[in-house]
Amino acid sequence: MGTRKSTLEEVAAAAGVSKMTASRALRGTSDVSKDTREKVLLAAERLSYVGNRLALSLSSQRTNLVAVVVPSMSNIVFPEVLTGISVGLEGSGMQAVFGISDYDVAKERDIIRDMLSWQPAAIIVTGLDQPEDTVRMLQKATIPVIQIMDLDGTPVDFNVGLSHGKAGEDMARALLAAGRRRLGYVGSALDRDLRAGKRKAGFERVLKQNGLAFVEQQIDSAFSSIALGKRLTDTLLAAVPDLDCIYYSNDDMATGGLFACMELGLPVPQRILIAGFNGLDLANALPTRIATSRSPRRMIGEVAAKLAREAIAEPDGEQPKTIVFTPEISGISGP
Amino acid sequence: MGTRKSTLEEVAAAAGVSKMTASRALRGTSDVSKDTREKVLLAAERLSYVGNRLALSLSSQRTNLVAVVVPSMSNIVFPEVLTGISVGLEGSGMQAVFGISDYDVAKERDIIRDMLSWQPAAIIVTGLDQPEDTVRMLQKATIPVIQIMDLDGTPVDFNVGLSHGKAGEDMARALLAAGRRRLGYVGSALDRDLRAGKRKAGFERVLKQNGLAFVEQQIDSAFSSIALGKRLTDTLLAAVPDLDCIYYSNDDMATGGLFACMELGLPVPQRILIAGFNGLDLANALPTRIATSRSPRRMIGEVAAKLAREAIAEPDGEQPKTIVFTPEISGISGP
DNA sequence: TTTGTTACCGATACCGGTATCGGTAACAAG
DNA sequence: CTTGTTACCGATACCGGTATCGGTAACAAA
Repeated sequence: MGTRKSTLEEVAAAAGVSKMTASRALRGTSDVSKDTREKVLLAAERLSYVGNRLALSLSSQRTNLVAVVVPSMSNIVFPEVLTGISVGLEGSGMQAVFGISDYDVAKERDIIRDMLSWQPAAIIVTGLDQPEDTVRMLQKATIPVIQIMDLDGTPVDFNVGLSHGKAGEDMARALLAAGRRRLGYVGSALDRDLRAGKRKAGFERVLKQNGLAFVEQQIDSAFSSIALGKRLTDTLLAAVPDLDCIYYSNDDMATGGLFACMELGLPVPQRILIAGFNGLDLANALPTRIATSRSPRRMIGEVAAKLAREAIAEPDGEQPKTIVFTPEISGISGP
Repeated sequence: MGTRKSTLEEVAAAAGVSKMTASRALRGTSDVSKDTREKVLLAAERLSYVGNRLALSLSSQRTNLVAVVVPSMSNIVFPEVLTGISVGLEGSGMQAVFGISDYDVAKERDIIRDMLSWQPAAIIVTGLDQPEDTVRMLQKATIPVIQIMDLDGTPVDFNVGLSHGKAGEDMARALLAAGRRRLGYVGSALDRDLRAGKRKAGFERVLKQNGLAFVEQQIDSAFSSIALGKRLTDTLLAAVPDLDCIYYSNDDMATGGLFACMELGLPVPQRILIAGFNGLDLANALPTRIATSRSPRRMIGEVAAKLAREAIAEPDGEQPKTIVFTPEISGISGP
């Protein structure tokens, strides 16, 4: 019951066999007599032996790691993706390793480099907008690369997500169909959250096609939050009180907008319609429903993990593919 | 520009020097002539060389990993803790590796074993209620162990968090001081979320001291969510309509409770007071404020990371210590 | 008795880095 | 001309496992 970490060598010595035999006994591979196997297992147990994965992976030239890079942890969306990945990896013996890029491309590159140095068996990254040098690194790694959440761009190999441009377009069409004409926009951190920007751009394309444009907008450089959504909505409505609809960069912001309207006594959605994006549980539990597109983020994580498993299992299997999800719009009553 | 991963050996060959010199040049340690350094750097650049951390760590007998085990990702509280840890580790070159135990002790043991096999420099685990064999593994690892969130128990060495028993007591006292007498309880997954259980127990201790008890309670085995809080509140109020206060296992549940009351037209907090736990951003942005104790979860993560860094930097530094946070209660107007 | 077979186990060479020790060349000092 | 000193670099031995090859003992078959 020493105080130091014990090695296979020590276990072998304690069991009176060679290192190699101890290794075989513990892994249960190839021929080891029942007698010696038990001796080794007992010794390992007594020494609380925990194998050294560094040595294992270096020697066997493979790891059980799946690297995952997400931009943030503060928005519940990404933890949900991670949960999905965790579920998708379950039972495979694979272990997810997470990194947070803070929506920063330089930081993302460093994190990806760092992750790759651990020789993961696959890597899952958020979005398709990595700069060229990051993409080169990913290609050079010669492991399956799965890009998630976004589809608007050129994937390195696998791609699972939804088109945010189209999501914005669809929402715009739905709101116009519901008779809304004086629309405003509230967003945050659009320079960093590129997917939110793509939704806005898609939305504006449809407005333009219909001879319309946002009457007014409020955009802040801080990250999204309920409080920020509330504040910006107050400002927006102070400037243009007669909007009949506001599109938000996401549900957090939209929820803040709803609370602002409730305090102002504006009937939602009769007088003003609040539209967000994500379909958070929160949005669906609100006393007054807001319009939203449900992004299947947990499923995206799960599918990404499954793709990773398959690609790892048969490296020369099928060609990389793209899996398309289409968000479902809810919370808009008929026109 | 080959297709395979390149090794230090190859970089060295390309630069016309030995492996050892290439290693020195890349790390910038000890003496290498400016000339050769540049040759090596160039070769590494051209080959997109990414070091192999497995080899590095095996050879140098240390890693830059900090293992982190949390019970869940579905509750925003833990992502926030992880964000704190990420921030606390920033600039140290350390890399956090997360595992999710799903509130399952057996799974937690397996995950901890798995994490330890990567030879992390420190490990951060949630709670103090690990079974004996898990604790033995942690001790045997001979690395700093930091247990977070909870204080009610015996730590392995470092401990950062708050007393959930006391948090429950404090909330009970505050609510009684505010004149509430007919109290109900709504909770979920108490058999797994032990900290929620400790809060409830603390709350009940104070009730008992004042000759009171929960008039009625609703407990579900599912995990907390706004929707569940809403449903259980409806059930609870159907059974006992004249409660003047409900204590919830956390803010998600309490938010659901608030929405239920809003739909029933019960004035909050005049007619009925809603009390949760965590002090989520959501809770503070709600149109009607609920009572809550703010848990400094992000700070807990940050402090835990700092402790880990210190303990790694000087392994024989100070003795393990306990850092106590006291949640602040908000949202209760005077009696 | 010789020859195969089978079951089990050990020696050795890696995996891709780093630590350590020592060697060589150039130049200054004695 | 010898001796030190300094700057730079390479050989070698690990780190803790696994793959691979081969060896030994026991027993059956020829």
